[in-house]
Amino acid sequence: MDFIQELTWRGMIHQYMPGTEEELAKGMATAYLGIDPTADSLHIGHLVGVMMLKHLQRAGHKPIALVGGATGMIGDPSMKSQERKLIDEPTLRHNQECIKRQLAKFLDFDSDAPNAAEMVNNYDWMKDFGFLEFIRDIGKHITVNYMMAKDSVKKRLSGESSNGMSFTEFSYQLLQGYDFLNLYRTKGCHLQLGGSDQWGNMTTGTELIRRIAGGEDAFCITCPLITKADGGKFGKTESGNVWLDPARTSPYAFYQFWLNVSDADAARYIRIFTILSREEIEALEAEQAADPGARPLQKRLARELTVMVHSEADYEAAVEASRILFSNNTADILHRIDEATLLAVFDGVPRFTVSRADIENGIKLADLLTDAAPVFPSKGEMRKMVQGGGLSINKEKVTDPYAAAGPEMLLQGRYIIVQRGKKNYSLLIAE
RNA sequence: GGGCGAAUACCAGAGUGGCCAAAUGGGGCAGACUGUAAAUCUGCUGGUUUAUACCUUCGGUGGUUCGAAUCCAUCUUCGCCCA
Repeated sequence: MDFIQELTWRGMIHQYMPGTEEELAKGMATAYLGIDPTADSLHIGHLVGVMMLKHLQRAGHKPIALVGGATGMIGDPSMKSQERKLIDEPTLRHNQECIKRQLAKFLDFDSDAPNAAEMVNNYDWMKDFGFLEFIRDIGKHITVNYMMAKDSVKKRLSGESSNGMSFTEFSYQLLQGYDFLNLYRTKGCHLQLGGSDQWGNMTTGTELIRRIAGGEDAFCITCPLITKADGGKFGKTESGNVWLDPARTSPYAFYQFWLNVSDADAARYIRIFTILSREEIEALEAEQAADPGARPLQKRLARELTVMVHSEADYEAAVEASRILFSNNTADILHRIDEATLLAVFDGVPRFTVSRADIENGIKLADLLTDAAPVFPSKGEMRKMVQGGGLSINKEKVTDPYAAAGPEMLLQGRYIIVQRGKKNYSLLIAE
């Protein structure tokens, strides 16, 4: 199955330029995808693009991951974000290295295969490009009329938006377009991949290639924006982005994120985020239809991703932790499990150190959970949570926010499990 | 540089002298129901030891007033239009 067909049945294609299939049919093609190096880790919002690269490589083509060191400093107006902060070069290089390590879990960078993946950084070719030179050599070829016709720009100029657009942001598409031109010339890269919101910027690239290099053989493919059935933003949880870096999002939390995907989204996501075959996926869907409560789609999705991004062992641990945390008679179990298991289960959960003396002296819970260990930002908030029946300590519901703590609460003589709602845990450690 | 307009809680947005911690919607959190899902229903969503109470808040500063998110002055920022 070729690249386009593969992406199509997975629902990963939003649009592509006519002629793209012919170009890919010619043999090994080279394609690139841009990633902003704003942090030293990718988050799952990046994953669709990464999966596109992965399928590309599996289809025998050559993927290039372009780190947007230069463009990331500017901010894409189509993201309607504020203008970005400039990141310094050491940070940029650090982020690039970290991102590469994560990408290596999906792509083959190191083999001798002709289609081994490559990573480039547009900062390397933009940093010495002078302003005069740029507007003369590049800017000359694109009209403002053309640039203003882009949706991303139009939106910002129309009354819909309350913010104007700076020249810097306006120039963004030229920089991104130049990246494509540069890769076209230096790496024979004829294809750009990206999210559907990038279409406008991507076509500026093909336009530049056409006008400056006379190339008629540059193409773009975009994937749809990942949505949730309930209209919410994909990839966000209460605590923000879901990261690939285990230091930012624990493997347990990562696993839980995918396990909690709604039924309406699961079938779509498993096509996009895993490389399971069509037959396997359809079999899982049949199972899901027969017994929705068993959630085979979510379980498999969570397993595939946790193993790919983290490891088999992390996956096992996440499953075990979930079993302990979500079964019903855990109050007893908690008192019995040994320290190592306890720490493993609560790995990645926020931890607070509290004074053992306070607990032995019967500190009030309201003080313990706000001042001593800031599980709650204020006592009022904690009180409301207790009134709503949303707070448990060691899996037992708290009914009085001003009840006294005591040494009997300490599991293994030093741990207290605080639970806010069904899924949010904190671990207090008495010292 | 000139003219007009705007700035309110996470966001959008009402309020234009006291009844305002501030309508409404969205988002978020929690509870019930379930399957750690969705939908639905309920509660909460500035702070304070539990409050028909007090304190801090409506871009900044100063003023008028018994009393200001609301009136005045000034500054700042942003948008639109003209040059």
